Amino acid sequence: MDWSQINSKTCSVGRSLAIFGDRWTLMIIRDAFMGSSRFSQFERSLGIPKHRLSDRLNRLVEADILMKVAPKKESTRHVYRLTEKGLDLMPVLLAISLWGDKHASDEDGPPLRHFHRDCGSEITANAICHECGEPITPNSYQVKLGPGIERKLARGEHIPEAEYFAGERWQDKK
Amino acid sequence: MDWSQINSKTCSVGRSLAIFGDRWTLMIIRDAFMGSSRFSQFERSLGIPKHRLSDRLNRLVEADILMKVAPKKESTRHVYRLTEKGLDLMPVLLAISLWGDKHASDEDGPPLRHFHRDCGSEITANAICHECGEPITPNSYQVKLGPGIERKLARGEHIPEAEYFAGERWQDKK
DNA sequence: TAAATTGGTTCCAAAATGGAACCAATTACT
DNA sequence: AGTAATTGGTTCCATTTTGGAACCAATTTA
Repeated sequence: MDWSQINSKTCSVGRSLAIFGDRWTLMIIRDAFMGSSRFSQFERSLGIPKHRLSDRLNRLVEADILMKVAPKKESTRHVYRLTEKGLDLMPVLLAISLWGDKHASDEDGPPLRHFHRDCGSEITANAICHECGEPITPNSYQVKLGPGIERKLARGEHIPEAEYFAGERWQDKK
Repeated sequence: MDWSQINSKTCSVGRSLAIFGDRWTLMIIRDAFMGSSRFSQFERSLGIPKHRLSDRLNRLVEADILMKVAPKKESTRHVYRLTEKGLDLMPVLLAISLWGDKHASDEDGPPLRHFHRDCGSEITANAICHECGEPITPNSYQVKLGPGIERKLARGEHIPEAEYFAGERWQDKK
């Protein structure tokens, strides 16, 4: 059973990581957000081996996270650009970045600061509730079964994740 | 140059991924958030080889993301629990989860639904601005140099990332 | 008291990765 | 126009990481 199978069970984190959970992919996407669009840009900026970059860019295009944009007349080289699906990864990178700023900075402090251009405020935490505006903390964050699990359960499939919601959590077993 | 060096340059994403950017670590952390705390729980829930799990748990303890909690008298087995630093990864997992819900679900739909317990509302997007309550989009998200880069520049160090802010972006070079 | 489970470790094969060399097509320089 | 450099790769091989199975001592269950 290979990696893309193992983690593609009934879990959005697993499915996502099956797409971008390797050593380079998120770095390439980060670079795309920072403005990289050409092969040599990614290569120099990241220090990634060429064939690895080639493979990762192809996979990202295949996954519809990047698209290969044909060149305009002036230049004859194509560029890689983020698709809508790729742009939707911004919150992931923001969350990772904020965690790193807090927990993995050196003595100089966080490399970058993050801002909401529309209102000018600095972003210091994400996971803010859209309804009440308060931070969503591990204690105030709650998951419930969604259709992706409930429908499978209704069909009689065994879903390991569901055990966590069925009172069968191991730590509770006396 | 090995992985932890390559990505630990002046970038919070790189530094973070040097810690949890491999194939299993975030899955283990996700499992910890779902309630796993013992070796065999992680093992069964994830299907990860034992020695890999052993290695990853040790690294996570080393990184102060999990802590090994000595057993209470009744049970003699220790458990692994998330530290504050580990709990701070919740927004990362939430962001990944929401992306996966939207872009990597099967025909049954998202496996889980996410809620803010305090106000009862369902969470469908993170990256909400704490000040104005509006979503932070790629277009309204702005980064500026932080102390972690500025201080290094002031000392004369060469920081590749800084080029993106110095008008030297390759795609702008005619 | 025996059997099963837990929390590992060790060994080996398979897969992913890194490094260097190479290459055709394009672009830049003189 | 001719030459050199750059771009965007591909191929080959050595190294590193991973997966699978077997094994094991200590604990827990039957």
